[in-house]
Order: sequence, then structure tokens, then C-alpha cells
Amino acid sequence: MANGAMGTETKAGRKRPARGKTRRHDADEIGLDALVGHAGYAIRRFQLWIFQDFIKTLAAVDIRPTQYSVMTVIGANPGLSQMAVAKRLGIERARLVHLLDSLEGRKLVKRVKSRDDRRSHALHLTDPGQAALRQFKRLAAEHERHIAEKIGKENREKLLQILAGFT
Amino acid sequence: MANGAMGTETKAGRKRPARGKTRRHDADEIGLDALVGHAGYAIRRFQLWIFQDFIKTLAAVDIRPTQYSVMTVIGANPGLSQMAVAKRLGIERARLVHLLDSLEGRKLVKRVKSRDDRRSHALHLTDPGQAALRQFKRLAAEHERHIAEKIGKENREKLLQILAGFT
DNA sequence: TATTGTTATACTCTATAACTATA
DNA sequence: TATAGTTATAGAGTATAACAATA
Repeated sequence: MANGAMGTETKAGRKRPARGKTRRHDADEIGLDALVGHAGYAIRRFQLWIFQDFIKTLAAVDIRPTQYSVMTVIGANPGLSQMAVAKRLGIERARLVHLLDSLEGRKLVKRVKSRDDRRSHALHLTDPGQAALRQFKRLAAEHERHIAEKIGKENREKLLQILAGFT
Repeated sequence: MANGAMGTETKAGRKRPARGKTRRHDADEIGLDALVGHAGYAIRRFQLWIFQDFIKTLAAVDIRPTQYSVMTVIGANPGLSQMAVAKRLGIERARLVHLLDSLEGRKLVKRVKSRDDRRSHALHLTDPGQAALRQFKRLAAEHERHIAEKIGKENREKLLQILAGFT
């Protein structure tokens, strides 16, 4: 039996089932109502898709988005302090400690005591770390192609342009 | 003294400091290198900005993005089961249990034992929950205007259009 | 006094697995 | 057997606070 036989009409024009009547739906016939007009909702779903694809595409090298961003910034700016990396990427400095512990344990990154300021560490990629980063970048480029396939090449570029201020 | 006096030239044309030399930078002169071309990076930063603004804008009513999405979907589809809501919004059903515990504790939502399937609950907004949701929607619309101010009205609409498939 | 890196704690979120009561 | 809801646990991620060494 179809649901809502004794339901009242809602604003959206749907039948409201009596209390205690569970509506059965296919997932795609459930209305999102106001969520449809919320940029945050779409962005969030898209961002989850992107991270999942990134993780899958770089699974063989066991690198996650944040680790990739840390290595990329250190690779392009050798000698940065932990504070500088944390600020630039919007990561808590307390969290960066653990991220670097992991990358240093894998011999991809090294902390060198700074001579300028003995409180801080100068961060560098190791030689294997530099080679590894080149491979990570190739895989990340592949991931980027997945995005272009998903939303279209022009749309991806438009998106990058719209969000250029959030870097 | 400027950094990099004894550094070697990197591909990016920057001076590489000797090991142990910490580079001093203003945050905005640290290059992101490959991250600039990664949609995921920009999307992630934007998404964090959006969530922070949403949380701030709805702080007075103590409603977070996920709680809002759950109430909106229940409001538009009264009688849904927990599984249906979880699937539709991409939330783990185990997590939805706690989200609903909280909303039910605040008398915004109620679980009604389903007569159709005694394993499941039919979800409804309470009367105060319906009134509250109307207020949440007004505040969420204000948040949406903040987004439009941030990236531009047309860009926001373009974004919604590009990401329409991720709902 | 302030800052860097570190440690610790708490809370949110994600991902599972297992349990119960139903189907 | 399978599914809905629940409980529990572990790992990320976020947000703080406090501490030692150093500025």
C-alpha cells in the first residue's frame, strides 16, 4: 500500500504520513528542500568525494591530502619552520607535530635544528622524500583528471578561478 | 640578514637555505607550488570557511550544519526512517543515532515507533521543532548571503550549478 | 613576556564491528 | 538470513591548554 493514505498535505505538497507510519522511499526521491540552495551542502558533498578519490588514487603510496600538502609546501620552501607551515596551511601546530613525526619516521622529511632560532626546526625533504614527492605529484595530477572527468574540464577551471582567494 | 645567502637555486627560482637555516617568511610569501592547481585544496579551504561562518551565524540557536541538514530533511519528509535519512545525507547510521539523541533531547525531533516495521522509527519534527526550523532557515539564508558577499552572487550561483550533481 | 615545539585532553567525525529485535 | 537501530571502539581532525627551552 502506498504511504500517506491518511496523511495531511504539507507545504511542499507531499502527503504527510500519520505519526508512526514510516515512509518508504528510494533514496533519490527524498527531497532536500532548502539544502538544494545551500552552497555549503554541495561543497561539503563534493569535498568528501574529492578526498575519497585522492586517498584512493594515492593509496599505493599511502599519502593522504594533508600529508601531501605538507610535503609540497616544504618541498617548495625548504627550511621553513613548523609554525610557518602550520600557519600557511591552516593546520594546528600541535597537529603538525604528529604529521611530521609520521613523515619523518618514513624518512620523507627531516627536522634540522635551526641555527638562527634554537627554538625552531628547519624542515626539509630528504633525498628519498624529494623523489617520492615527484611520484606523489604524478598521482595527484591523475586524481585531478578524475575531477575534470566528473564535473567537466571547464567547470573545474571555473571552480579554481572562483575559489582562488581561499588559498 | 636575508635568508638564502649560501643557498642553491631551486626549480622555482627560490634560494634554498643551507640545512639548519630557518627561512623567515610572511605567511603570504610562502609558495603553495602544486597545491595552487589542485581543486581539492581550494575546495577544502572554502568548505572550512563556510562551516565556520554557518556555525557562527547559527551560534545563537546552537545548530551546526549536520543538525540543520537532518532537521531540514525530516521536515520535508516526515515519517522517514533513520536509515533513509542516513543514506540520503551520507551520514553513518551509527552517528545519526547520537545526532537524533541530541535533537530529541532538545524536543526538536521525535522518534515514533513504526507500525509498518517494528524495527524502525518514523522521524518527525515536534511542533516547537517546526517553528525552530523556520528560524534556522532564516539564519541559514543569512549565512548564504555571507557566501555571496565573499565570492560574488554570480559565482555562488555558478558554483551551485557546477555542483548540482553532488546532492 | 612572548614564541616554538611538544604533550595532553576533549570533543567531533568517520569507519567498523557486534549486539537486539525484528523481518 | 537480512535489516533497523543501538552500542562500542579506534583513528582522524579540531580546539585548547600547559609546559620547557629559547627569544
